[in-house]
Amino acid sequence: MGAVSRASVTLEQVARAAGVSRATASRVLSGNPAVSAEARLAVERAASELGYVLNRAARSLAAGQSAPTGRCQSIGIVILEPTSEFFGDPKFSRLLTGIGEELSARSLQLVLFAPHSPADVSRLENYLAGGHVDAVMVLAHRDDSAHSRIRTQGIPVVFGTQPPDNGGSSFVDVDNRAGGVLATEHLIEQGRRHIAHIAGPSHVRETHDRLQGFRQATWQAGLRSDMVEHAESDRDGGEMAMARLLARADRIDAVFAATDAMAVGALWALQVVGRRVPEDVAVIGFDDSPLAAATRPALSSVREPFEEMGREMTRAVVNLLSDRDQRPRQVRLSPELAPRESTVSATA
Amino acid sequence: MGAVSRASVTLEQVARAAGVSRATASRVLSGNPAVSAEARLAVERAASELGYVLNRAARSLAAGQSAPTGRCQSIGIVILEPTSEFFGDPKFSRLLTGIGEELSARSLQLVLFAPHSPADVSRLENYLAGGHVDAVMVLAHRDDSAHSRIRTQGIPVVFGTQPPDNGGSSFVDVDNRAGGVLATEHLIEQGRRHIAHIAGPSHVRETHDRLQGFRQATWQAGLRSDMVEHAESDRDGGEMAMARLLARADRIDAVFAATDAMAVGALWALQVVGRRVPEDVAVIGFDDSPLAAATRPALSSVREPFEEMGREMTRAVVNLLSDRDQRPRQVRLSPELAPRESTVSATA
DNA sequence: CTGAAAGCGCTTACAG
DNA sequence: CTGAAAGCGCTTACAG
Repeated sequence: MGAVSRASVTLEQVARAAGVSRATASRVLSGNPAVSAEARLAVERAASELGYVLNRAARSLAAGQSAPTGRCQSIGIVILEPTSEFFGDPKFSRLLTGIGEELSARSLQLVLFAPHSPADVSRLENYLAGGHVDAVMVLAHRDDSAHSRIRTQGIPVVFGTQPPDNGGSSFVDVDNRAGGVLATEHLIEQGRRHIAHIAGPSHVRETHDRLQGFRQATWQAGLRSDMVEHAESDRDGGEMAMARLLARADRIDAVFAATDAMAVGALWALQVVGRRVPEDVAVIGFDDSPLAAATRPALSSVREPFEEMGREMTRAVVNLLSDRDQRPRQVRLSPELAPRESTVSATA
Repeated sequence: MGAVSRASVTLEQVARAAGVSRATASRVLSGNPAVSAEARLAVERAASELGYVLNRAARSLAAGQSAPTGRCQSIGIVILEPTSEFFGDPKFSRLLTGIGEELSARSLQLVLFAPHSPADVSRLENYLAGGHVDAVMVLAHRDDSAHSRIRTQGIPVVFGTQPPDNGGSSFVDVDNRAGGVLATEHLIEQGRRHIAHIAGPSHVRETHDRLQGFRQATWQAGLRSDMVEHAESDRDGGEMAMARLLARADRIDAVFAATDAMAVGALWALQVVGRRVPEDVAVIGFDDSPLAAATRPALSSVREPFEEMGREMTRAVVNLLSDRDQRPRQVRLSPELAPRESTVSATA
């Protein structure tokens, strides 16, 4: 009804209008049961008529829950990757699902930030300094300097990927090396002995770690671990790398590609030369993207536990919030195998 | 270095340690230049040694910028649609691009909220009441009650779709009726006279408005305006509707489908019966989705100005923020034609 | 350039 | 169940 007057109405005025003391009015507004029904009614009516609205700053000051690290019961998540890419990525929604669950269970508010420019970032830093969130989780590509590009003004932070400066920061990350081992051992278990790897660009940490996993697993099994071709992490890259591998060694009976997209490219290259998958060559990818289930034959892959990662990040943040003087928590989550037709022959 | 002590250090203590008054210490911390270099140094040193951290609540109380409607220079955007769908939707990133631009230009902080459950929504309402943002923009499907599900506690709101209760609220929306006219007139200009429409479910406002546009344009051109089939807004729906239309009237030389997905379905149905597009039948969709450019022939479509919509929403919000007692701003943006091969014969 | 002091709007023992 | 009063941590005229 009508324009709310801009000048703020104080508790004092409400109390006066209701014919009670400020203390009683305060009790009504904060839900203290020790108030007569009569007084309660008078205060509520006066408050609504005057358009009273609580001054949070004053309340938190008075209630002594005021420190900047104090409770506004909300956690920020800062997305330092190019927004458009990230929002479209299933990784993001899975991560957010996990975070959302865990936050909901704790009645914490989720606040999302997606700064684009350096100016956005510094504006965000100011906002964070304003104490509008209790802590933040930072999601960034691990291979850029984004981590160091944001200063969180002393509020607790948990990273979604291991920051370059291992140092004292908390992070939750996927163990890509373990994933590489998993994929390779799966191929070995299927009886494959001539296993090749299509690796991503070597400066990308994820794919580099997957390569390490491949090397470790082949080495331990006493197999050749040098059947490796690097390529761009897309289909074309995968296709070309597969062709190079076939030229190098004709006996290849399995391929582990560092991403599903590359694996799809490998599938193409194999089809071109008439190799059957999985009968002649088993193929496994990584990421368990929607792509994987859509190919023919369906592509085996390695699935990162993003929901769990989201949950784990949330737990880490909550922990940081409760006991302050605690060691940073550094977690590396193991991926899981998602076996499909491309590695498991029906004739086995 | 070392653990920051939890108990908050106050300005009083810093002042004492620095050998100055609280007033002087305050001046140093708030960047007031009227302080001697000496005093400044002493205060800064004391503050950092003691691990002093400003109590924002106290500052804002004292500074009198405390009302919940006060300035924190940030705007919230509330996403009331199922998150997973929405984040993947190009509409979202386009909207966000527009909003981001306009907000950056005004040095405003963007804060994103994506409540899932009713509990999330009421938690968000509390957060909003906490004055952490100055205003919000609400993005929701227009055909559910979402709009009324959120109470914004008196802070200014702009909707991204027209709320059911036209009332006094500000909104920016796409003019779907105008889009329907645009698509239909385009077909007419191409010389088509037997134009059919594949409409979406009639309870969905967008597609309903597009139907109105179709009716208006055909009527005005003196053409039949009753060649309409309703269907689900996906490919299958479009395919079946197209088949029904062909059964009803064989002379159809153009089809306007209410969504690109339906248009793709129509393309299939036409191919099955051997009608060439665009030679025999021209086809136009709506949404200008990535799909449109990917079909063969490439699909003509109608493009909603989502970037502009984002900018316009931002301007509306900023306006609401500056003069308060202003009439709600209600904007309907016109879509644009995105003509491609499916309506324009090379032989024209 | 500096300090004593009032005051921001609320909460909360404390005494009744 | 209620009120008078102290106090949360800071800012800001005001007087010097």
